[in-house]
Amino acid sequence: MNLKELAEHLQLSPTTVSRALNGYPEVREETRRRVCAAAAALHYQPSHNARQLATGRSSTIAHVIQRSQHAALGAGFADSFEGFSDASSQQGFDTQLSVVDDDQEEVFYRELAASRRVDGVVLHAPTVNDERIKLLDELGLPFVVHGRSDVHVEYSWLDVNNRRAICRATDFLLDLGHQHIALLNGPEHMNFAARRRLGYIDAIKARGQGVEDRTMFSGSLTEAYGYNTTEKLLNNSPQVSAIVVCGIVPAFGALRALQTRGMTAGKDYSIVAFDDQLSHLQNSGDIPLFTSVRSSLRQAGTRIIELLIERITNPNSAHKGVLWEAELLVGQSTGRPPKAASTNGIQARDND
Amino acid sequence: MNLKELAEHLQLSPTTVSRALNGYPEVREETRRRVCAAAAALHYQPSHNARQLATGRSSTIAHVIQRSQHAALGAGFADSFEGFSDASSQQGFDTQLSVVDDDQEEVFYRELAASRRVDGVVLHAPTVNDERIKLLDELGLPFVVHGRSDVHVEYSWLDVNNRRAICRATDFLLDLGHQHIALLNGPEHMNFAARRRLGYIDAIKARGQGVEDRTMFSGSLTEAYGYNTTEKLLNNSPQVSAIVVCGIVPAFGALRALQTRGMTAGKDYSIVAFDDQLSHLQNSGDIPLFTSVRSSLRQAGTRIIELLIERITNPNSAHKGVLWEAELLVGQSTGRPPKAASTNGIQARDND
DNA sequence: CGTCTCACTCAAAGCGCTTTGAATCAAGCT
DNA sequence: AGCTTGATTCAAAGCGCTTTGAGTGAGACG
Repeated sequence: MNLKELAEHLQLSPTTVSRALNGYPEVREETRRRVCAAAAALHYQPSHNARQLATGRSSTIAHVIQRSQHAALGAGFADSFEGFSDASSQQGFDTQLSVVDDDQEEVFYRELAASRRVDGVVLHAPTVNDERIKLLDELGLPFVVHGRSDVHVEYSWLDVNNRRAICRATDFLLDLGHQHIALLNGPEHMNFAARRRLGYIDAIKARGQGVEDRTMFSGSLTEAYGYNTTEKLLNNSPQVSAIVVCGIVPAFGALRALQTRGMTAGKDYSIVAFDDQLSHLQNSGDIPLFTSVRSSLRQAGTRIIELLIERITNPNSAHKGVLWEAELLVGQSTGRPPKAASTNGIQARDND
Repeated sequence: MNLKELAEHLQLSPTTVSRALNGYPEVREETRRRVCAAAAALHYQPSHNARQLATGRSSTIAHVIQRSQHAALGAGFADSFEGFSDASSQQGFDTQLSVVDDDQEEVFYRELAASRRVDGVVLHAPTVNDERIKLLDELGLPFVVHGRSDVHVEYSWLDVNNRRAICRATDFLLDLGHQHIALLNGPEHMNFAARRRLGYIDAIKARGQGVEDRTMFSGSLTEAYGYNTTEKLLNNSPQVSAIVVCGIVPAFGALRALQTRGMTAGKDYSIVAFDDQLSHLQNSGDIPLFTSVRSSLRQAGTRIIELLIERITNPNSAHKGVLWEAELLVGQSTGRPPKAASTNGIQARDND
C-alpha cells in the first residue's frame, strides 16, 4: 500500500492525502478524518526511504564508537542507550550505532556526512583534545558531545562535573581523617579521566598536602583493574587507607581485593566510587554498598538527544553546554581510618 | 556533489557513472578507472536515501529490545553490539537500535515492516513461547532469533546449548562431591533460563537425586540478585555447598556474599558461573576467578548477522538453527565440599 | 452582475539514485 | 557489401514521497 494507491482508493490526489496525513492546514477537517481513517484501516505506512529522499532528512541519529573506547563505555552501554533510544524515538528519530576502528573513524565521518544518511551524531568518550570535534564541525554535521574536550571550537555538550565530583569524593575521605588516598582513574587521555585527576589533586592540594604518582593509577575501568590495582596498593603502599575509584565496576574489583584479604570496606579501608547508576550493578538500598558520587547515564542520554535535536532543527542556534553536578551518597564503604593509620591533625574542616 | 554533477563533470551519462561505481560489467575498464578516480577526487558519495529508494532495500538491520528485557541484555550489551555492528558494517549494513515498551512492540514491528525502513531484524531475548516470532513470520520481515523459543514456526536462530552447559556445570559440582547444589537462574519466562533450569534438573536427576524448589531461584541477573540470594542460601540452607549461577554479574554478587562472611570460594563453597565473556568483567588469567561454562556473546553477534544477511539476500532459503556448545573452564571458585558437608557415596562417575 | 477572496484540491516537478530498453559503433561473418 | 554480434554508452522511466504553483468553485463584496 503506497500513497498513490491510498489516494486512488479515496478518490483524492496524493497531494491532498499527504497533506492530510502530515497535518497541513490546507485540508478540510472532514477530508482529513476520512483520510486518516482509511490510512489506519488499510495499514498504510509511508515509505521511510521515500520520505527521507523527498525531505532531505534521514530522521536518524548516529552513535559512532571507536573500538578502542568501546571498553570505556562498556558497562554503561545498555543504560545510556536506553536513554538515547527513548528520547530519539519520542521525537521520531531512529538510533543508529556503529563501532568503528580508530584509524577509520575520520573516513567514516566523512562518508556519513557526504552520504547524508544521518541528521546528527552523538560523539562519545571524547579525549583530552579530541580532533573529531573539529572534523564534525567542518563537515557541518550537527553533533553533541557526551563529555567535553579542550578544543578551540564552539560545540554543544553535556558533561558531569567530573572534577568537582572527584574533588568532593576526595574531600569526603580527607574529612574522615584519611591522610593517604589513592586514585584509581580511567584512561587519562580521556577527557573525563583527566578532569577527575584534577579534582583529586584539587582536594589534596587544598589541604596543603602533596600528591604522589605511585598512588595515582590510570587504566581501563574493568573489574580486574580495580582488583589488581588495589592488590598492588595493599602490598606496596601500607600508608594508604582509602581510595577513590572512578567507576562502579572497578569498585567491585577493589572491594573484592579487600575482602580477599579479610578486610572490610568502611572499617579497614575506605572506598568512594564514581557511580553511573548502572541497572545491573545497582548501588542502592537503605545504605548503599558504596559511598559514591553518582550521576545517571540514562538521564544524560535523554538530555543529549534533546540538545542534538535542537541543533538539527535549528543549526544556527547558539551552542549549549550543560554541566551536571554529581550527587554524593554516603554508603557502607567509607569510615574513619583504622587507628594505626589515623590522624589527629587537620580534620573535619567545615568545608562543603 | 551528486551523481548528475559527477556525470556532467566526466562528460558521461549518470547511467554509466552509476554502473562504473557499482561494478557492473557493461562498462569499459578504462572508463571505470576514470570514473572511480574522479569520484574519489571529488569526494563523491552516493546519497544513501536515494539509493535505498531506488533499490527498495534499506541496508539496515534493526535490533528491537523490549524495555522489560533490557536488563536481561544489560551487561552484555556492549559486547554483543560490537559483534553486531562489526559484522553488519562489513556487509554494508547499518545497525539500528530501538528500545520499545512491551505493550507497543507489536505495533512497532508492524510499522517497521510497513515502512520498509529496515531489511531485517534480530530478535533478542526470546521468551519461552515468544509470540513475536509468529508476528515477524507473518509480516514477512526477515529475522533471526538470538536464542530460541518453543513455537510452531520455522525460523532461523543461534543459541548456546544452555541446557547442556548448565548440566555440565552441575555435573562438575556433583563430581566434586557436592550433594546439595543451588541454582541461581535468570527470569524463567525467558527461554534461555527455562532451558538452563532443565539442564540443572537433568544433572541432578541423573544421579538419582531430587531437586528442591527452595534451592532454585529465578530473577534478574544483577549483582544484587547474586548477593542477596546467596545470603539467603547461607542463612537458610546450610546443607548447600555449591551454586550454579547463570551469569558472571550475579556470580560476582555471590562471591561477595561469601567473602563478606569470611568464606572462600573454592574452599568453603563452590561457584560455577555462566560466563558471556564480557570485556569489563573478564574471567581469565592463569587460573580464572570463576569456574565457568562460557560462550562469547561477541562472536554470537557476528554469526547472527551472517545468518540474517543470508535470509535477507535469499528469503526462500531453508531456515537454519545454530547451536553452540559452551566451554567448561575450571577456575578458582570450585573445590571439593568442606569435610563436614562432604560425601562418601556416589561420586566421580566416569561421565562426560 | 462582475470581481475578489478564501478554502480546498490537484497536476506536476522534484529528491538522487538504479535499471530497462534502445542506440551506437566497431569488429566478425557470410 | 550486408548482416550479426558484442561492447559501450545513453535517455528515460521509475522508486514513493513532499512541495510548489496553479486551478476550481462558493461565497463576499462593490
